[in-house]
Amino acid sequence: MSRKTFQRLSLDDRRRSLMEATLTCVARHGLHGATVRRITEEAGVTVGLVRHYFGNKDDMIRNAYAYLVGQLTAQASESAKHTVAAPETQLARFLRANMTTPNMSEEKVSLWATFIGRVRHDADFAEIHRDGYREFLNVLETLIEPVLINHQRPHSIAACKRHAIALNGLIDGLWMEGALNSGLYGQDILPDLVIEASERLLGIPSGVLANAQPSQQPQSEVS
Amino acid sequence: MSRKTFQRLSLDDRRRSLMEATLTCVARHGLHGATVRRITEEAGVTVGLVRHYFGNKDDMIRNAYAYLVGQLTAQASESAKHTVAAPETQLARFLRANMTTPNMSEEKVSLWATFIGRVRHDADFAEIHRDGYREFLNVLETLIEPVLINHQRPHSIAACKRHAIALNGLIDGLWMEGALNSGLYGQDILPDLVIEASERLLGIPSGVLANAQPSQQPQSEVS
DNA sequence: CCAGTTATTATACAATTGATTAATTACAAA
DNA sequence: TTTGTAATTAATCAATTGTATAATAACTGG
Repeated sequence: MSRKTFQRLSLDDRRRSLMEATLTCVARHGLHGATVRRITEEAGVTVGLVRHYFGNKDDMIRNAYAYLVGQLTAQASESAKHTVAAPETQLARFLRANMTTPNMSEEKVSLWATFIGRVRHDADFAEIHRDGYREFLNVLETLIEPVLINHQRPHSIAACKRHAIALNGLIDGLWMEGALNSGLYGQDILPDLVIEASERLLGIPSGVLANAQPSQQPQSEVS
Repeated sequence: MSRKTFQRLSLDDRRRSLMEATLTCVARHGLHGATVRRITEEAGVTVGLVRHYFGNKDDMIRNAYAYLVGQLTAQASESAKHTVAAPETQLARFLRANMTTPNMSEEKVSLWATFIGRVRHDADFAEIHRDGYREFLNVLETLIEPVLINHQRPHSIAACKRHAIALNGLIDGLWMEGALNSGLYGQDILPDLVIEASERLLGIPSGVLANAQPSQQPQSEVS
């Protein structure tokens, strides 16, 4: 008899709510288990809204993926540019952020991997991935260059890009394996491990990143 | 009313055929698009065989994942232990193998990523992944230790493991991003990039891995 | 060549899927 | 308050899903 009471949300709010419910369901049940009914139930609405806001399920999932990548890259660049600090500090903080929660979470890695599997056959997924990857590389290059300069290392655009590619590979790989936590080692070793490995990859003296001032005062140690 | 003619295969052959068809379909259509009908059609049989050989679809997929991981680790250790050569040569060959076809293929990366998304919620998937990861780390440790010794670097078990974790992260990350080929750079730069990065990570002189004698005879500049 | 075993096919079935439509009702504007 | 708009619900639909069962035929051992 009585219909379900509901609330009319703005277009942006409802779309975001549905995209977040989509990500929750994909993380929890995989792509094949993220059905329209489960997603809308998670969002607290009925199935008709999918058509109303996204046209169909596939488009909703595509939008949810773009939303996820946007979150990941946003928090990446944010943790980098957040404060004014020495380049070494900024880079060190960025590296640590990617090896600790909330950035390194099992749920995000699972989501990321699940969607990566679709990049190959869906042009929209491929574009979303490429944009996110490019953004991540750009952030890394921006962080790396001043550190190289400070320590008299080659810092051409090509050199910076090459370093960014290597560092991104290192971060991606450890981010994934670390979050999955296979139990072969503790995740707590990863921040220091990444810092040390990055020092070696960049060819800068040991300790430059490890001992960088955490956040407060930029070290005026350039001479 | 002619029935389909068929061939009776041995248990192992039929199971392998079904697992390979499963991987093909998952790579092509994703987990949600890998239906029993598509898989069995790919394998050239009818749907009833899934129940007969695996009980149900989920078990077939689990077995296919284990089959994939077995392939990946097998070709990894094989490319390492293939010939008797200097430790530097063996490590260099292993690194290059992971940055070139057939190891670095878009299909394998897509498959790998798709399944990784399930590790979190399925204990069987988690175990399969952990075993493969452990095997990969072991191979790396075995390859790294003699190289460290040859160049008077610290080579305790702990140090080797630490280096293996970092190198594995680097390889995993570049293997993924490289295979997906976002177009931001050419995949052909990756073998040399990985070699150079590994030299730095291990703290061995530049060129030790890059100039290691390949198995056959290409580089004529060292005569 | 024949009989027995069982791998394999063919078909059926209930459940679930994504999509669509018409009926409601929340909310803003007047 | 009243009215108009459109966000949302509820119900229906055909198609597809995984599973189950009986009929068939390929192969093996005698």
